[in-house]
Amino acid sequence: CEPDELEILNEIKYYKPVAAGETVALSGERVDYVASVVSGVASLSKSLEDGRTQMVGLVLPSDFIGRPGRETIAHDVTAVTDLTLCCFHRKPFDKILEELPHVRERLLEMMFDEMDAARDWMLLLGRKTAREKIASFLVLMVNRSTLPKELFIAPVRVDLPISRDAIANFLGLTIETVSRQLTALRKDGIISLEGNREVIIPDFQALKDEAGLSD
Amino acid sequence: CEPDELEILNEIKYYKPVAAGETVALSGERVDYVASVVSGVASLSKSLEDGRTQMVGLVLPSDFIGRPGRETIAHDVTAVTDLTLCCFHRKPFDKILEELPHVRERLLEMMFDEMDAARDWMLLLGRKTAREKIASFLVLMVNRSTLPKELFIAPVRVDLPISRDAIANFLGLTIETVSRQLTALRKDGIISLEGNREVIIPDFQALKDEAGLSD
DNA sequence: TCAATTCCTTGATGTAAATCAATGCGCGTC
DNA sequence: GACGCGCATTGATTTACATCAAGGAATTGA
Repeated sequence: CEPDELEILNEIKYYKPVAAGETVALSGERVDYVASVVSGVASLSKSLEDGRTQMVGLVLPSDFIGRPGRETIAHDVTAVTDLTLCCFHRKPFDKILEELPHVRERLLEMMFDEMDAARDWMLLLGRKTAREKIASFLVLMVNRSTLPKELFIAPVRVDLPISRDAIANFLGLTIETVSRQLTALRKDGIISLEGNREVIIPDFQALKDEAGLSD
Repeated sequence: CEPDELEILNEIKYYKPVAAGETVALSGERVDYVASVVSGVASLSKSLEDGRTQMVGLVLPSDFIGRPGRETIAHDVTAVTDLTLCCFHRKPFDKILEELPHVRERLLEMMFDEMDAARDWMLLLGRKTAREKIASFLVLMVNRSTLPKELFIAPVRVDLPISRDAIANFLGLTIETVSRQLTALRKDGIISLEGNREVIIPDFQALKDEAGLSD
């Protein structure tokens, strides 16, 4: 956003820390603010009554949470890591949205990008194999955390921001399958693992090939 | 939209008929218009190189196609039935978007709704069983084509707008599984089938229960 | 009337991933 | 060090859905 717009937004913002694992908001709940993630990772997820749950959004720094003009949300929001939110009270924010068309334009742009990402994700959930899902996930993590030009300097390193369990929820798999596919990729030399959270990718193109492209 | 706004939009609109089965636009293609569906049904879909495809959007009358401010799209658009589009050339439309904040507001609202629907769909693709998927699909079709108050007058009738093949692509299943689950629901008395396209639902709540709720 | 085509259903078989069940490993606590 | 606890891996077994393969009903056209 523009400097003068930011200044107006600054006046109604406040920071809110959330500890890892804590719930930010539950589906159906009233939320009287919208927010942007400053640091950390949050997840959006939906559940069936019997406990099956599916992550429907992974919210990384600079991403937006909430829906202007509506008080309730249709999914749970959980802090995956320690989180800092930059919150804006709904009412003044909605007012600003009316007065600053450029902010709304920016928001619309972000929604379109999110929609495109959601569609890629649907293709993944509906049609990709477990191995392709894992590879796609790793490609996504690299793309979101690494500068494009760094990709040419092999090997690429990524720090996974979430646990195996969260990865499983993200990909529509079970934790066991995630683990098995990661070791399968390791045995095939596509990746190597350092501890539970660090992945080293000697040949990024090889990983992309495993992902079934399009991501 | 408001009458005066519609008048301005009217000036740049034109109608475009598309025959069933025809491609409206392909992924990556430049499209110099955005459109709204007047009649008929279109699908948005994405594919992997080996031919697996997943529908990522079902576009019914009044829905919007295209992305203002960007020339290319990231998915195929296909006419499922005969289709009439109400098209707006991109450039004048983008200009109107700048001048009429209310139109942009409306568009933002639509995008948020679409995003919510996409998230329900992810839960379906990632976690629901074949039976739940079929039931959820039928519930969706009923909700999109029937007035809420009509739901209390059993039995409810729905005309499926798409073939078994398209349903399979929609739900991340194969055509055989779709067929089998439909006959299973029929044998269990949840639905009855009349011809290939008509479904009769004696007890809508019973169908909803099969869908795993939340839809 | 009889192919020929398209769309759907049904059956037999195969398989990828889920489920069930140990086991391993790092880490903080007593 | 021994114990417990939370995560991750690995193995054995089951199962839901895909795949492979035939056949039926409706539509079109010669």
